[in-house]
Amino acid sequence: MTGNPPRLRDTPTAQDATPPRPYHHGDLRSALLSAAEAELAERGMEAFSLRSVAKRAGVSHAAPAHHFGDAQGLLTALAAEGFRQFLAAQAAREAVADKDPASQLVAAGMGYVDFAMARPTLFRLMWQSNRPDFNSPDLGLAARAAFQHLVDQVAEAGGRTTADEAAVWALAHGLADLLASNRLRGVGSLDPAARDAMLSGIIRRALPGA
Amino acid sequence: MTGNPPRLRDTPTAQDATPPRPYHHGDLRSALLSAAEAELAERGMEAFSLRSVAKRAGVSHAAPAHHFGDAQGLLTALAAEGFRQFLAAQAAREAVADKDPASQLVAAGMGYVDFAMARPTLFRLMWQSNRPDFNSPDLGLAARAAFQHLVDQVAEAGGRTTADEAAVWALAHGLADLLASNRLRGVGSLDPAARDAMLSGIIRRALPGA
DNA sequence: CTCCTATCTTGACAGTGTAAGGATATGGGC
DNA sequence: GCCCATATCCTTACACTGTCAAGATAGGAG
Repeated sequence: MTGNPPRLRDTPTAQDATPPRPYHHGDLRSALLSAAEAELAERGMEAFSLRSVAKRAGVSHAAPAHHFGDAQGLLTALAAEGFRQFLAAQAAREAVADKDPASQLVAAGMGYVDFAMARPTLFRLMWQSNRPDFNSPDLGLAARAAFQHLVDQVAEAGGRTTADEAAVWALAHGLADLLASNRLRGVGSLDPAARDAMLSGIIRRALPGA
Repeated sequence: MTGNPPRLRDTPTAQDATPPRPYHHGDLRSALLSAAEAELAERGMEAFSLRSVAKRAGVSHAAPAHHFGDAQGLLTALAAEGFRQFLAAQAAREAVADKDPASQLVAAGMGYVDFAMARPTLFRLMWQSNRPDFNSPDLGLAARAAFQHLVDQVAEAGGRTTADEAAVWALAHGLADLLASNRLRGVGSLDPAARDAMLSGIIRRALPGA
């Protein structure tokens, strides 16, 4: 299938035409993570295949096992990494926003949506899939951190009730999810500036005391 | 596996101990749909297996093909049926709500959430999966009807802008999705009456002119 | 240099979706 | 009553998937 005959490895002299990928990849773990996300983005959440990921990384179909155990392990690690970048996307928005609590909260919501639109399949893996193991310490921690960040910001913006938290979270999450699956075409097709303006206006509706 | 030897069928006399399910099921199509939803609810969106569905319906693994073509066909039909019941859930709330446009809109949002909490996996199939074929006339029509119902109600409640539609939809959708995946435990664990009160209060925040 | 360990490959197995063709019932025409 | 056209369901086969077990290979510690 690959056309690579399983020939024994000779010392990699210059005359070796086929550039022999070394037996040991060097950084297979992160290579598999990027390959996994690429596969996820191209073929979709449902058609995800561990063997395809391995092939994309140029490695045998059983190589991922050593680093991640099984497919769930890979997806768990990928989701955890996703949650960290998810928080980073929010931080990026917060850094350029006004420093008052309300603006910071809105900025976090914008980052929430940014991430979902930029990497919709990863977003789906994190929020709507049960393939990752959310009991994993790594993933559990990363996911909880994302949630806690929101709760903190709502509190700083004057939110005190469960309803305040739920309202802001649900609104941001709903916008993100609908935009990620391209169902809010009236909003998603706007140019970035206009979209930002509309989104921030919408998010403000959920703010405590609005 | 089933213990049913592939013996030829003799006339079903009373002495026939093993009650022979007739060769023709009678209503296999709808039996497969219910089996599919049950499998979906029990084993989750990702572990869905066409062969398990067939086994649950007491039929060979290739029997679904005749009625639905392939797995995507079955899931498409299931999602379409889901959208119809989704609208019915909203109608049920609207029927018992005050008749002013704002209350009707809130009621529709509550029905939105009701459905997601009652049948989370089906909700996920409809909104976050790409396994159903959304270009199918049947599913496309059902999904569009659900969307149109919301747009109409927003308009009647005084909504005029894209932002109004997006705000109400996203808030209801976010609540539904987070509750379906059990991430809003502070809301989801309330008793129905208290939860209704909180949810309607939240949804009202997104209303135009609130 | 030797050996230990981590890394990667090969090969096998059960389970999956789908296609092709055979078996069985149902009903309409005679 | 008989015959067959059709719809329904089954059996078989194939490629692909995830996982496991066992072997091959490299790199580093001693």
